Amino acid sequence: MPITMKDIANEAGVSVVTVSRALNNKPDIEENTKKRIISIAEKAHYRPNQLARSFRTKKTNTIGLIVPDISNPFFSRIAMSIEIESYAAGYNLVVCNTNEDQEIEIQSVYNLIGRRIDGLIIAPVQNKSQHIVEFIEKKIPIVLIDRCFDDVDTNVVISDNKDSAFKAMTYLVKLGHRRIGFVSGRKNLSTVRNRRSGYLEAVQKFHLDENQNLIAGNSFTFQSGYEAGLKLLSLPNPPTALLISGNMITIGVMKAILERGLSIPKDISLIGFIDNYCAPYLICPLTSISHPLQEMGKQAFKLLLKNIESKKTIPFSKVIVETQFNIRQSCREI
Amino acid sequence: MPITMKDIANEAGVSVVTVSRALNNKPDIEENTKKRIISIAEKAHYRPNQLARSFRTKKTNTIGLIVPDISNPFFSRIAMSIEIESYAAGYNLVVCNTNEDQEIEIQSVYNLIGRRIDGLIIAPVQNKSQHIVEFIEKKIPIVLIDRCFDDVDTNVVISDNKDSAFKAMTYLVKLGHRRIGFVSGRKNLSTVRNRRSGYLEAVQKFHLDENQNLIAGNSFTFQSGYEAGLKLLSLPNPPTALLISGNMITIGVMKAILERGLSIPKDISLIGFIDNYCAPYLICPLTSISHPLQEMGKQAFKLLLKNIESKKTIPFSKVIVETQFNIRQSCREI
DNA sequence: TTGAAAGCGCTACCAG
DNA sequence: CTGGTAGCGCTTTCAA
Repeated sequence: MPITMKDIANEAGVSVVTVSRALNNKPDIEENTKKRIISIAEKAHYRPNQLARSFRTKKTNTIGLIVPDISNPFFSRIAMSIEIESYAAGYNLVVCNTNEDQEIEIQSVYNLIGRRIDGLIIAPVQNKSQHIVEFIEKKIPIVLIDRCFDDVDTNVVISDNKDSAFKAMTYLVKLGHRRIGFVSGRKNLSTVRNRRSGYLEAVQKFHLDENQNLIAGNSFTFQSGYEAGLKLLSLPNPPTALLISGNMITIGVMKAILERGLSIPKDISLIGFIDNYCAPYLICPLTSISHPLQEMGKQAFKLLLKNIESKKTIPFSKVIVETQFNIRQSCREI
Repeated sequence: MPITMKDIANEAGVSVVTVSRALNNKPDIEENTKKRIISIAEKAHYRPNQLARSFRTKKTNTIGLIVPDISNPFFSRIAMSIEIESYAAGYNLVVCNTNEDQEIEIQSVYNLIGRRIDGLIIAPVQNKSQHIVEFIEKKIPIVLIDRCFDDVDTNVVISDNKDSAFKAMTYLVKLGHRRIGFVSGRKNLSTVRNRRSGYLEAVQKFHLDENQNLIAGNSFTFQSGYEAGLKLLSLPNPPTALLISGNMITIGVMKAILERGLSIPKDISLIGFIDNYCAPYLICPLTSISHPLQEMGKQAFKLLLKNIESKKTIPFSKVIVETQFNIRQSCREI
């Protein structure tokens, strides 16, 4: 059995209340008593039962983070940033990984509500949103990060996906590309939908080759990128450039290209939505659209904290961060 | 205020005890009463207060994971694997990131003890170990992963770092290299020490060029790898090959090499302890020593669970997993 | 099959 | 400055 305040109180010959005061830096206690109690507690390796404390005070000093894939650098770097911010602010972070599984996400949300976390940052799997709505209805502070819902109004920190896809397309068009493929992540994600509409807008505006077959892929896995790559390369009239909508799938596409004995950018130009630290050191340094991941985490936490610490509910905020366009060697004139 | 069992009990016209029985699938309750209660609870979006429950039952069904750098694919992939295993076993995972900071690690450990987690998996920052010892003394199940202490006896899941470093060196020697540099991570880590001693053993055994200056670096950051790389390349008599002891530092070294206008493997051969999914797609596909990360996470969780679920304390286990040697294009004969 | 009572460890409140 | 008392929401025990 762990040591409790009662044990400390007995040893010090005082009441539990006095121990509580000593250990929590409360006023109304004599300096000597305090010191004595603290010293006893330290010697005994007393660790306050946070369960009891949080249960009593209705404050856990814990926030939750739910991400779809912690092994994806995109999310692990955001997690890192939030972790650092929350530690600095005296909050603990509970990270849950949903593996892009809607059911796991729902369970995780309920679990976190059960643990009475003070707030939640989530990159939702999407489509379902009723568990998110429950969060909002229960008035627990929440911030969506990276991905948002059309029909759920709440705090969000997202990036300008549509614009950045359009800009990337413009860049390719200026290099002379007319047949550009789009390697999509999971289609129902807000990010992917926005990137896709940036892509389509460019196709329209610049009167590019328009063909359903130029769009491939429907998941964020390495394997899915690889398969989409193979499919696009096998087209009777394959694209001369690709816009790739995600971290891992970009590498998957590269695998497909190399396997076909093609080279970048000689045979095909590439632009990836890739935030990986290794992008500049890839077989062909990749022209990429990258996110300010640290900034996103910071903003999300800041927003969450503001909501947690405010007495009354405050209006929802929408933060849009700017992506960065990094020109490297993976695109060439045609 | 969240809904409590009392609210449900009032609405159903039964006692709290009956509600508890209904919601926890306990016997001694009429089927109809049970159904009625469950339906009321669902409609009200009742979420049991886990704080109260765990506080009462002294079981949190939560395990902790402490890693030094969650943004490093090495650890994020281990985290992913543990998360999946623990979810399947009905446990929640709390991930803490220490940023390789000993103080944060100690605080995290105390925090997790305070939360009364059922067990802990930790890749310690090292050197200090008294907080780990406290864990063991309190008889809370613990498993060290990747890094272990010389002087703390407990459960560990580690890899054969010394052997794999020696094998990598043997490979380079067979290619004719005699002056091989070692890019070290933080020196006080058990992993780094073991790799280093594998390196040194090879230097001795094969009578290679022996020079303090052939060893550089003392941290796992990208920047540190970059600097160590520059230092080694600036030697009056620079090494013809490098053995690099970590994920991020390998990429850092590559940056240094490229910046100097050198090419791999023409000017210098490289072997990295790198587990990154992009290793085969780097500017020069890297010959690497990789870890079975998923397997390591799985083993660690399995071991932890065995300890948690056993009534009596069981003897400590030491699991050693085998690394894989992946031959790619980054080494050439000399 | 049901419920009343007790208590987990802690903190808030009030009385001394 | 100190301590007694009450109670957070839940489960366990025992009695009805």
